[in-house]
Amino acid sequence: MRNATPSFSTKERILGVAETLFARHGFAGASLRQVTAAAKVNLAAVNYHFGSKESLIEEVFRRRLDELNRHRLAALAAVQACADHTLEDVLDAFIRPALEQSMDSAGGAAFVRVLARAYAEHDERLRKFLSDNYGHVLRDFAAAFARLLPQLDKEELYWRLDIVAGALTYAMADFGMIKRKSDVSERSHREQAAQHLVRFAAAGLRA
Amino acid sequence: MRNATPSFSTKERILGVAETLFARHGFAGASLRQVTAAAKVNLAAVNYHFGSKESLIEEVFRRRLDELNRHRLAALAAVQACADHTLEDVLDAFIRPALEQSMDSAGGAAFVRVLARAYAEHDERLRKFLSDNYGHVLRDFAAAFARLLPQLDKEELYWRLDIVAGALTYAMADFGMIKRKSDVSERSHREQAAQHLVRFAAAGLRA
DNA sequence: CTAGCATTCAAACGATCGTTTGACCCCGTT
DNA sequence: AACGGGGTCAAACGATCGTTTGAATGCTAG
Repeated sequence: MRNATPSFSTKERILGVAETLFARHGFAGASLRQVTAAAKVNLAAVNYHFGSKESLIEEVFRRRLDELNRHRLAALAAVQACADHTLEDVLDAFIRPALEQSMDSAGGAAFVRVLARAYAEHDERLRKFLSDNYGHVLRDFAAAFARLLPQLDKEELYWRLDIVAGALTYAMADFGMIKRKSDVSERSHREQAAQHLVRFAAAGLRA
Repeated sequence: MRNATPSFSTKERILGVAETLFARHGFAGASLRQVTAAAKVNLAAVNYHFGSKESLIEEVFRRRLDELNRHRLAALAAVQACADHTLEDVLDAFIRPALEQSMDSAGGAAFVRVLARAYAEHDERLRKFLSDNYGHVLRDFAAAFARLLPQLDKEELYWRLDIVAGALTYAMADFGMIKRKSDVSERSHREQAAQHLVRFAAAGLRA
């Protein structure tokens, strides 16, 4: 059965390393040989535990997205429990879980980059997988935004949410030109990014 | 010398097809064999005309970035010639050239996606290349924004411009969930995207 | 102790990768 | 007519890709 000391089992080590290398070199650019070498496991272990590279990619997403979705929906519910919640509250419920997950575990920061790559890959297979496991969360948030922005018609709202999602994805993945100064921790760098993002997006949505 | 009827020379056909396939499958995901097959040229033609795959990638960027940079700087100069130009004018000078280039030629739409991929690829070599050929344009625009937003300190401004760049990149590359309806042309779809983007970004920058 | 199962391992599979080679073709110049 | 060079071509190079195989290993239940 399970290893007696599964502090980091073969499967988990593969997932962690794959997450990092997919973030750095892309799905096509990172080979299974690179992954298994870095994880110090046998090459065949990937196909044994996951079946194929494609399935490994999906597992990398599933592992974190399930948790992220739960946190986002919980944060949204907490915000909506308060009758006079603001636009900033809902934005924060969407952004903060991604922010925190990007900092908790070792590979968290890598995952937001993997997520951003998934958008760049126009691969239909991957997009359908993400839509299936992610779509209902976006719909719930869209409904919450719609209630707070009744002056916007549906199409206008969708356009703006699309822009917000893009800015968020981009900012969280550190794609931009802003280099983190060496004297601020990665934690406070991301904290600042989230705050700026919430303010910016709130103003844009209300425009 | 040159072909007598170089309507589309071998070199140009490779560049065009490479742009499309790099946008669709990424730099690592699109092989030279796919490119040369689609362009109906011999496999060896890439290494003959460009030297390597890496150099082909750079040429794909250079061909369009030179033009895009010229148009953006010209638009910025035209805007700044008017003494009472607005934030929206500067944003438009940045966004519209990208919008128009994405519609003029056959491969224009593909290029903005290639550009977005370049951000996802954290490849240091590619980022340096882009920074060398692109950095001064961003600096000029940043200065123009700074004059229009004197209440923002330098750091705050950079954060917001970073967010704007992300939203723009993402929106122009059609990464988002908004599907273009079949009854609106790609042209008017992008036109709408640009308008929404300018309004949203202006509000966010002024917040 | 041993039978049985889950896991790991080295090795090899065929396919495909980027690149190189050398013959060949075309065409303007001597 | 002979030449020369830019361009194209099929073929092959070694490397690396994802995947498969079959034997070795370690652990657990009987």
